[in-house]
Amino acid sequence: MARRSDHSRDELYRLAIDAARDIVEADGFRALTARNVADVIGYSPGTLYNLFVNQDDMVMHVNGRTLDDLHDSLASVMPTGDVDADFALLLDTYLVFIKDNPGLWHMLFNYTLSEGHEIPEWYGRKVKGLLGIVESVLSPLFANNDGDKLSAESRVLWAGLHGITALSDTGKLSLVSGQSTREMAQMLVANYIAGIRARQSVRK
Amino acid sequence: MARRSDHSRDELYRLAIDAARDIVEADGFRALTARNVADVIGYSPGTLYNLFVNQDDMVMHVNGRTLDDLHDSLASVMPTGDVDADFALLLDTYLVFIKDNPGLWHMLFNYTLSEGHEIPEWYGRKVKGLLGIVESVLSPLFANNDGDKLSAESRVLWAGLHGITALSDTGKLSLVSGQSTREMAQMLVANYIAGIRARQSVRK
DNA sequence: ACCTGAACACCGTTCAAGT
DNA sequence: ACCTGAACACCGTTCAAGT
Repeated sequence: MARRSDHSRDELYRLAIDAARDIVEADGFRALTARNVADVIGYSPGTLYNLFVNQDDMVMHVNGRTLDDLHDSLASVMPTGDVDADFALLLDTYLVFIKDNPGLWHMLFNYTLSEGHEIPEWYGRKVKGLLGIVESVLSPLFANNDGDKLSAESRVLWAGLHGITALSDTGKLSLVSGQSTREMAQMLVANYIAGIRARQSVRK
Repeated sequence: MARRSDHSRDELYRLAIDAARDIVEADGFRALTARNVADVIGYSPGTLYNLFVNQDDMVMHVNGRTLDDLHDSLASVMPTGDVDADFALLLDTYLVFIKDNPGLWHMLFNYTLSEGHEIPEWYGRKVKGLLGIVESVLSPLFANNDGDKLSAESRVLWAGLHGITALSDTGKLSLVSGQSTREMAQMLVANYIAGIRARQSVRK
């Protein structure tokens, strides 16, 4: 028993998160249990409760890491000012990320916090960072003083795309459609951006 | 013990589904266990396995009932041919349904089937029925011979709206936005429909 | 201080035994 | 035939006891 100086607290945290990610990708998030993680890292289940306050907290930290990875991935898209081309590239980068991390992406949006628990605020900051990337790509569509409009439209388009990827992920889209996720996402983007432009020129 | 003729198999099924629905609305779908349902209906846990093949199956049947209720609710919207007004009413009817059945709606989209299990095909039929309602509202936007386009655009808009309601439901939208779910959904619909119209007139 | 491992109160699911 | 309830193999979480 006792203080094993094998690993510092930070090392242990990283070991646990890495083990958790492997488990989720290999067997789905239902297999993400304290006992499974403990087995992989060679500690007892109780030790996980030294690192995380509970299972919700552990999942949120794994999800936080997924958001960070997604941010890194999307940040590689450099806007050229051609909104249609830039957004198409952003979308494909996102779809590649989902394809490469299906288990983690699924947990990111399908793990339900226990009754009465809220999403932590640091999580919101990470989501805001992602939205910033979307905004930077869409910004040529809006006047410089129209920042509110830009963020509102970015959020709506982003959330809309989420609907397509989420339904596709859970198999609820293939039930009713032969179209690919990518085609549907591209349709949403095309119509939405065309709609923004059309409604702006009417207003002028 | 033995054959209790208190209830027929059909009565038992209905009792179980009703009990399950109450539990989900009261305490969330994590509280939906065989033991909890058995307690409410006054039978033993084993009896649930006479009615449903397993937990996934029980949840799918509760979700099927939710889809039926949603269909009934949306079917009350009678299209007038004014696409914008009709869709606005359809959307508000949907949002009212979600507000009235938050727990069931959450389970409908957030319960994850065990690894390796697919959504049953009768479930797909119910989803198709719902999409039929969306199509009937959007149909004035398309030529009569453009049924493929109509269903594709209906699916995409429907899925897009799902993204907004789903993120809002899980608290991931309020993190980054002061806008209401309804406002965001209305923005998506307005831009998307404007986009369809704009792209059609260009093509002419 | 940190870690263990047994313990508690739960799960899903099965199935021999009862009527 | 249908239902029970004990049993098995799991959970999340806590905490006295060890070093």
